[in-house]
Amino acid sequence: MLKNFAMNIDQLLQVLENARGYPLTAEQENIIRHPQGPAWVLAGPGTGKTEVLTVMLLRLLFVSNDPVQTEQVLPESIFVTTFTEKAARNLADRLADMRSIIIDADPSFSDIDISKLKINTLHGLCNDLLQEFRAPNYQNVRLMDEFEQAMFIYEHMGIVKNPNEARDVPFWSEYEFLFPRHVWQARYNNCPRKWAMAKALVKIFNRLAEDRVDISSLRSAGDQMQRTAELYEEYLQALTDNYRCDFSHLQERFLAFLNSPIGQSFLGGDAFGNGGIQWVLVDEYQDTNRIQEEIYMVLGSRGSRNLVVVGDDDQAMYRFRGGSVECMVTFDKAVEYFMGIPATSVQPYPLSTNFRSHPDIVSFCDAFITSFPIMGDPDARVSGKVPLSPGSSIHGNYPAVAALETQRAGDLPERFAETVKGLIDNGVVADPNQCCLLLRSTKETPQNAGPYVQALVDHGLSVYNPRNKAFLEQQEIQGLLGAILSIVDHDRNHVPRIQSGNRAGQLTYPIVQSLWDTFDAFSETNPLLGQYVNQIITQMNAVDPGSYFDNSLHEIVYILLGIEPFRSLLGHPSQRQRIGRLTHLIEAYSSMPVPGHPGISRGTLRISTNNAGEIVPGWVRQFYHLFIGYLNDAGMDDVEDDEMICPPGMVPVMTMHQAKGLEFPFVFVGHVGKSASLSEAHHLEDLFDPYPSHSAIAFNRPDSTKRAELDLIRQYFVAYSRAQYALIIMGSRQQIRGGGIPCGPNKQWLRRNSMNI
DNA sequence: CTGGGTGCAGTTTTT
DNA sequence: CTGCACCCAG
Repeated sequence: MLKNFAMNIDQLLQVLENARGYPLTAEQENIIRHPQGPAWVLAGPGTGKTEVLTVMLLRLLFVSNDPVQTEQVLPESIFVTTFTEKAARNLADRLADMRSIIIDADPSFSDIDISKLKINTLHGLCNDLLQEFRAPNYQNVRLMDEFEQAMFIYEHMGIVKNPNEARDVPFWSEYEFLFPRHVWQARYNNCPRKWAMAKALVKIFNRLAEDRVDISSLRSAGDQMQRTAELYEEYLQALTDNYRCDFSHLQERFLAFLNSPIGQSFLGGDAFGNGGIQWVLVDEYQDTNRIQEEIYMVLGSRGSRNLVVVGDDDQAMYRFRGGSVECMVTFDKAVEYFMGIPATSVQPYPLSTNFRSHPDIVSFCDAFITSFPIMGDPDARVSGKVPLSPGSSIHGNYPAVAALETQRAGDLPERFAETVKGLIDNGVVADPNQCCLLLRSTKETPQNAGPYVQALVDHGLSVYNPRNKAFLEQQEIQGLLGAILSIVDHDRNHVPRIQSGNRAGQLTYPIVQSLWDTFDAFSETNPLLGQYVNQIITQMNAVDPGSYFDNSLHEIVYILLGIEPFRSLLGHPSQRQRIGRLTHLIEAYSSMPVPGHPGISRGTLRISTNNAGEIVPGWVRQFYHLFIGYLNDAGMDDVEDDEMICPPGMVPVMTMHQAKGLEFPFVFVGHVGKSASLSEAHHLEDLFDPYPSHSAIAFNRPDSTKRAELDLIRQYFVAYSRAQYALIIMGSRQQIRGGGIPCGPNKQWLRRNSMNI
C-alpha cells in the first residue's frame, strides 16, 4: 500500500486539535502514545474515555513513521469490544466522524477501510467469528436468548421434568436464595415450581461458565456441589445433542476455538491471508467477567501483547449478570499470569480530569467514593487511584450539590415535581428534558416510579419513561396474543385459574382477560380477523383426532400478521418492532425440540383424541404456563428509541443502569433509603469461588456483605456523577440524616457535604 | 435537633 | 426480613 503522506502522532493530534479547537489533555495524550503491551486505563466519570478510545483507534489506523508506531495497523487486525451494541455503534460513528477530518486534511488516507474493524460487543464478535471460521463446535448451532435457554432447561432437564422430593429438596435448599419465598410449596413435592427451577438453573449454569468454575473440583467437593457438576454436564450434553448454545457458553466455545489450531491461525494471521489480531481494545472493562478476561488475555497474547483495557472500577454495576469488578482491579495480576509480564510493569494510565460537571459536583463525587473505609479493602478498588479533578467550564457560586429533604418519603414526589416545574417556569432550564430523575427502578408502581411520574403529570409535565415494563400493555401485542389464545384454546377450557383460597376461580394470569378483550375489540373493527380465526378453528375440527394440524404455532402467527389490523400495524416502526419481538418469542417457543420425539417441536399442534377439534390439553396448559406465564412475570420493557436519549419537552425518568454513560444538566436522585443486601450474584460467588480454574489468580474478594455494600456505593456513584450543573439528592429526613450508604459513610455526611433546599 | 424504640407494610437492576 | 413513619426522651 503506497502512501503519499505519512502521519505521525504529533501530526494526528494537530489535525484533530485544528478541527475541534481544543487539544487532548496530558493524561489523554499519554494513553495515545502508549507504545505497545498491556495498558490499564482507569477512567473516571466524564473524563473523555470514549474520546480517548476513538483517538487511539485513529492512531492505530493512520499513524506510521512514529517512534511509538512504525507502521499502520490493518483495520481487520484490531479487535474492539464495548458493553452494549449501542455503545459499539456510538464508537464506530465517532470514529467515522474523526476519520473524515483526517481525510479532509489528506485524501490519500481514504483507502483505509474502517468497516473492516472488528468492533462490537464481545458476544457479537464471538458469534460472528465462530461462524466465519466455521468452528466445529458451532456448526448449525442455534444461539438461544435467555427465554429460550430457560425453556430449553425446562424441557430437557430431568430435575425439572420429574421432581423428586427426597433427592431434590436438599439440592434446591443449597440454592434457596435463588427463589422467592412463595415458590416453595407442598403441592410441588416441596420443590420450587418448575418455571422457578428452570430459571434458577439458568443462573447456576451461566455462572459456572462465566466465572470459569473448575467443574472437576466442584464434582470432588461432594454433596450438592457434586450434584451441581453432574447437572451441569447433563446440560452441556443436551446443548451439544440439540445443536444449541446460550450466551454464556457462546463465550466458552469462542475461548475453546481460540485455543484450537484454527483459532491459533486466526490469531496469528498466517493461514487466512489476514494480519491476525494485533491490538485488542476493551471498553467498560469493570463489568467484564472471568471468561471474558481469559478471552481478552488469549486474544492479546500474540506479538507485542497489545491489550488496552479501559474502565472505572468505581462504576461497576453489573455483578447481577456476572460482571466481576475484581477483574478490573486485578488486571495487572492477570496479565502476569496469562502473558508472563511482571505485574509491576503494567502501568496504570489515569484519566482523572472531569469535563462534565460543576467543580462542586466533582469534589462531592470524589469525596463520596473515597470516604467509605471499605473502599480500601483488597480487591475493592485499584490502589493509588488518582482523585477526580474538575476540568469543565461550568462554574458559579450556587448550590450545585443539594439535598431535598421532606419529613416523610411519601412527600418527595410532590416536592420533586414542584422543583422541576419551578426550574422550567423560571427559565433556569431551557427544556424539561434537562432534568433527569434517576431511580433504582422505573417501573410505574406505587413503590417505584409511579408516584414521581404521577406528580410530574399533575404539574402538567410529560414524562419519558421507555423502560416502564409496558410491553404487554401494548394494543398490538395484546391483540396478537389474544388471537393466538382464541385459536389454541377457543372455548377457554384450559385457562389456568386459581384453585383455592379466597381468590379461587380467578384467572392465574389476570393479563389473559385483557388479551381476550383486546382481541374482541380488534375483530369488531376488523371482521376479517374474526373470520380467519373461525376458519382455523373449522379446519382443526376437520382433523382426525390424534393427528397433527397442518400449521405449526408460528406459521399461524405469520398468517395472522398478514391480516388487518396487524398488516397495517406492521407499517409503523415501533409497532413493527414490538410485533417483531413477540414473533421472535413465539418462534423460539415453537421451534424448541421435544425430548424423545425427534422431528417434533413445541410448535407442532396435535388434535386431542378425546375432544374433537381441540388441541391436546397438555399442550395448551403448557402454553399458558410456559409462554404466557413467562411474559407475565418477565416484566418485559417496551421498545426504546435507540438514538433518542430523551425527546424535547419531556422529563426523563431512568434507572441508574440506563443512565450509565449519559449526562444531564440537572440530575435528581431518589430511592436513597436503600441499604445494602446480598443479591443472588453474591451468594453464587460465595458458593463457587472455592473452585477456580486458575487458582494462581483466584480473587481475594471482600466478603459478600462488604461486596454488597461496595456495589451499592458504586451504583450511587454512577448516579451522582451524571450531573453537569446540579445534583439534587432526594430523601426523607430519616434517609438524609440517617447515614444509609447512598447518603454517605456516616450519619450527617450528606448534610455536611451538600446544601439543604 | 438528634437518636432510638415500636409497629406496620411490602421485594430491582439486564448483554 | 427491612424500610419507614411516628413518637418521645434528651
